[in-house]
Amino acid sequence: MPATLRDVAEHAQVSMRTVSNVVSGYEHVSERMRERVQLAIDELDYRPNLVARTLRTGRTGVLALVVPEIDVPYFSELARDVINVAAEFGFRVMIDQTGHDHERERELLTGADRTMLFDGILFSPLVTKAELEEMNSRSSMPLVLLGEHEFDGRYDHVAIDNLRAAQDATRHLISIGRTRIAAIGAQPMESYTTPQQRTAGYEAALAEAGITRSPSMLQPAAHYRRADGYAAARTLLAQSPRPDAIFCYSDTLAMGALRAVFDAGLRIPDDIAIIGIDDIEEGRFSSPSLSTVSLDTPFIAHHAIARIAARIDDPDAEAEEVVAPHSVLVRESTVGSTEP
Amino acid sequence: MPATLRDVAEHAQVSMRTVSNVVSGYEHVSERMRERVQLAIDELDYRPNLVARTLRTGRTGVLALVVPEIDVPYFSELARDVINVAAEFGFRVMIDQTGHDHERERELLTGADRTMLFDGILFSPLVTKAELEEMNSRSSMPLVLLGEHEFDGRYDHVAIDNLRAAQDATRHLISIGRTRIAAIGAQPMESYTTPQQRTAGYEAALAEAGITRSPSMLQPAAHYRRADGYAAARTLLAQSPRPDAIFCYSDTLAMGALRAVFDAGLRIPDDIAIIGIDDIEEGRFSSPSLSTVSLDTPFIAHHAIARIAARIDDPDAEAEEVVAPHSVLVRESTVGSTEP
DNA sequence: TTGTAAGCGTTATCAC
DNA sequence: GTGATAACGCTTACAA
Repeated sequence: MPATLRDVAEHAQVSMRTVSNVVSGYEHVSERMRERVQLAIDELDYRPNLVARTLRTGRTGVLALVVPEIDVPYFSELARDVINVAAEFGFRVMIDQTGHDHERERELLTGADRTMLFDGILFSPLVTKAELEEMNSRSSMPLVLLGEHEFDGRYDHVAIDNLRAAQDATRHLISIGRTRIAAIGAQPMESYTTPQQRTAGYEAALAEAGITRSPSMLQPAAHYRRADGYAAARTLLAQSPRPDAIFCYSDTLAMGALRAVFDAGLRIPDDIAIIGIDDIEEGRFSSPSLSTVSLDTPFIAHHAIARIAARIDDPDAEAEEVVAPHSVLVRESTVGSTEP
Repeated sequence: MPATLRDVAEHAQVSMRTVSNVVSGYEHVSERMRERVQLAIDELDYRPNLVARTLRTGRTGVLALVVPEIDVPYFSELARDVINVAAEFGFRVMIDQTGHDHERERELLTGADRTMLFDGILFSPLVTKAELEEMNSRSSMPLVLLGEHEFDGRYDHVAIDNLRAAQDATRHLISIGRTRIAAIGAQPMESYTTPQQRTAGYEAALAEAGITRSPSMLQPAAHYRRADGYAAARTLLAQSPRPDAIFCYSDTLAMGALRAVFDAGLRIPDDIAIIGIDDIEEGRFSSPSLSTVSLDTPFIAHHAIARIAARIDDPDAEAEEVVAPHSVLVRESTVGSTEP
């Protein structure tokens, strides 16, 4: 049976109040008292019951990180940084996987504040506008959106400039002389803003270079897994004329595309150049290594946690938008030869 | 202000007891009563406060999954399955990252039961015997070890037969005619059993084939990241005679090794064959695709959760060992040509 | 079948 | 600076 505050109080012959003061680091406790209590704490190997504390204070010290699939490298690398930064701020992280299940997302967004399980939610990509509206009206849970960009002043956002990132990636492909530039990652679901913005950036880059875009060059991808990129790339390669470059909306899609091009017996980047977005570790070691747009997840994690911590302290704080920097990383999949 | 049980009771003109019965699905509630209460619940949009319930029942419905680094693909893929299976069992999952920090592991193992934050712990690899001993004496938190194999009847284990898996991987390399077989992944830390068992399996396979092993062929790796595999492979390739095959203790190490061999201008598998362990998705799409030992993480996740659920219900249940099946997956990195 | 009330382990409000 | 005591929201004996 674990020791409670009362046990410590009795053991040290003081009141529970005093023990609580010592445990929570209250200032005005005499040195003698503190020592006496600390001794009892050590002797009984006491740890505060976090659940009881939560019931009393309303704070759990836990943040929820909601992602579609934790095993998609971008999300797991983001999770790594989020967990680390959260620890610095005194938070633990509970990871919720929605698995693209809208009902689950809804339940999380609308019911989370009443379950009292966490102090705030970090919500990554796949949220629709409609869900946010509902959430806003039914919950007072602090929320920070990661990766969404369309800012309307009502939710905190931390994200890169998606349109610009896509535009920069496409510009890079143009700068190395490609003209038949395909894209993989447009989403059937209209309400997700991220893919829309990336498509807009892709089209903007083509337009400014005077390249007329062909609709068949824009391949959708239901999810952002390697298999989706593989399938989409195969479809693209079957076209005639086939593309001489592919811009993928995520690195994972790009890894699938890389393999599809390889299977088709074509050379990268000679026949087809490929660029992604995310800068996952996998792309630094693949053969060829993957050109990409780097996102600075530590930056994103830091600002997201800082924002949510601020919002927990002051629920009425004004919504803020943080735009994370991005930069194009040129690697072998767009420049250089496959044969070393 | 969220509605409480008392609010619902007042609204429905019944006692809190009755509302509680309805909420928790108690059998003996009259139909009329249930409807009346449900109406009030819906009208007030009531959700039970899980923290209060926990304080009362001692159950949080949360499991901790402890891993060294969540962004190592094996762990994130394991986490995906664990979260999904846990949901089926009515548990949520909190992920804790130890970052190879022993103090953090210790604190988690010894302090977890008193914080009352979760009902049980799924502990993946990097635990030492000594830590377990301490944990055992100071905590009554249900614990299931994932990936450890040395079974002493005191802790629940779910793991593959590490020795056999390593032996099978090495045998495969021998079966394709390789004789200078190196290994990457031995750990400087003696107390971790997994790498020790893999080394034992590697050596057993060499011995049974009558191959004298050279100590320089056994490369350590502090962690199991791509960069570690890359560095270790470079060291191996600098040796003379250089190995004609490399067995990596994890797929992530293998991905790094793959790239190192590529950078050295050697061909896979012609000059050097490579095999890993884990069967991460990355290895199915890499070029060349990675031969590996498949672990069946859904199986592992399922049995781990089932075990811990059983142990939560009956703390005195006998410790059990579940050996997960494994199988060698032959892909391009050991058989076939790099040029399609 | 339903109501009443105690108590889970904290923190916070009041006195002293 | 420290001590008693009420509350946080829920579940569950025990009564009715």
